[in-house]
Amino acid sequence: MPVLSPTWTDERIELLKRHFEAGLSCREIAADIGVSRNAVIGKLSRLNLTRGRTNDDRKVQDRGPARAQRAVPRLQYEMLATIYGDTDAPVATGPIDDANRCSLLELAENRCRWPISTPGAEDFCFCGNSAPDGQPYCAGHSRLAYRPNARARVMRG
DNA sequence: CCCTGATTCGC
DNA sequence: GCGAATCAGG
Repeated sequence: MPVLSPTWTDERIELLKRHFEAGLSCREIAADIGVSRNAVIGKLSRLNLTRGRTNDDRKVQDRGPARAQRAVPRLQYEMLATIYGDTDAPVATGPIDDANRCSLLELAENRCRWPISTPGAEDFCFCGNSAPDGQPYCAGHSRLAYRPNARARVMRG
């Protein structure tokens, strides 16, 4: 990939579909391919590959001031517990080696168990990278599997 | 307060 | 067509 920035080529779309059918989340797919989550979702929507809601039942899309403020439920408790329970994330962003892919039988405690391809497929395998003790994934995939950094949210008033 | 999915809208 | 922004639900 020299100088050009191939947005969505066949290979990317293939990977997109593959991971999508594999059951991976949009964020996982986005992280794997190297694009933003919205890019993945946008492409999927464009390809009419959306999983659930494909019906345009949406009624309120008026981005005007007529936005009814919803009463925030007590779900806040769960959210607060999540952030309070979290202390530190020693997730070191490491390079993901695709050359160490191994099958399920070759998996070990110190091997990354990141699923590759669709489960059941012939080319289905795992990352197989060196994973820290106690961690199912390697440093690179751990970043994808677990909570990533505090994403900077852009809020425009 | 965070995350994911899907649609809308500007480029 | 692509992607950020936005909306809606969990």
